[in-house]
Amino acid sequence: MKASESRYCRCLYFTTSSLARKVEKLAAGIWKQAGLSPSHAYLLMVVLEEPGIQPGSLAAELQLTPSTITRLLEKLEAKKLVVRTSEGKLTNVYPTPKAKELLPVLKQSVYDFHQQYVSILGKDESDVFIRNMNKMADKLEG
Amino acid sequence: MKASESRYCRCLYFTTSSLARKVEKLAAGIWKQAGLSPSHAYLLMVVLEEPGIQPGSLAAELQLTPSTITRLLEKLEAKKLVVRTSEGKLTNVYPTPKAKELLPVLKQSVYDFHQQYVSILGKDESDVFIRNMNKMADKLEG
DNA sequence: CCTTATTAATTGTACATACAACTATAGTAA
DNA sequence: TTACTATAGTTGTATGTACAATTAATAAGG
Repeated sequence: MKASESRYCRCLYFTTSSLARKVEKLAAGIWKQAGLSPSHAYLLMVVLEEPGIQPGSLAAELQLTPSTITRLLEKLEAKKLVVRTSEGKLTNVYPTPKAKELLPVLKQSVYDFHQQYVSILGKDESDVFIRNMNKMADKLEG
Repeated sequence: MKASESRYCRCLYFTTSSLARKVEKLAAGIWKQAGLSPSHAYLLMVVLEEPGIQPGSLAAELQLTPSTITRLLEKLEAKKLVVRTSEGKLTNVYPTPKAKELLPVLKQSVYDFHQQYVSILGKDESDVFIRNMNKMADKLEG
């Protein structure tokens, strides 16, 4: 059964969550080549772009809660991809050399993922669609 | 930080998943009055509309995997809201009287949730938006 | 009829995520 | 200085979800 054939296809909850699961799955397939789940990958990319960034900023940037960030960082630390150093009540997160080596693969994955969904959804359509989703997300936290 | 200000706000993965979390949160607040999480509530409503329905059909209808349906049903069964009877390799799921009593609250929650997001997103906008999400979801599983 | 394949559902296990409670540091007011 | 408050981060615990493996029952092929 297609999503649009469900009896709840007119409901915002059903629609957003089932779409998110489909997109997550697509993304997971792509990032498997980097050995990471999508959320770990995005987190790591932010750390690579901004070495020393604090968990609080990561939470804001990725729209996740601080506790989730802690949990993701634990995993990345176990994989020797980041290190945390703490001074006072602040914590800084740095990428390891191993993470830096991974950067090309990460960038490639971003590219591949983008290519893939553009080829499925269409360039302009996906662009407009994503813009709309952001608009909706913004309204929901007003 | 708003979702649209994140450095990944142009990425389909980031956008859909963060939007889904916001919608989930809104829905969870509403369905708390029924004492259920959104996914349990929708599952229960399908069972109420179609008593005796099989887990496989529930999975198709709700766009979830069979194992997830099993897990959700376990919880609902523990709360005495559904019962499972199995004949051969098929399982039938029925609502209990307690579930039937809950029906008005469930319907009210659907209504409240709809009112709430329409008031935030706008009637026509949310309508068009949801239709678009379904279109995208359909393309993603082609 | 027996064997093989298919299907329906459940289990073991793992993961991403969040909330509430907690620690520890920093800032502020008396 | 001391006491209160606010902030940053981490833990304990729970939830929803899925994959892979497993059971159990039906269907198909020889």
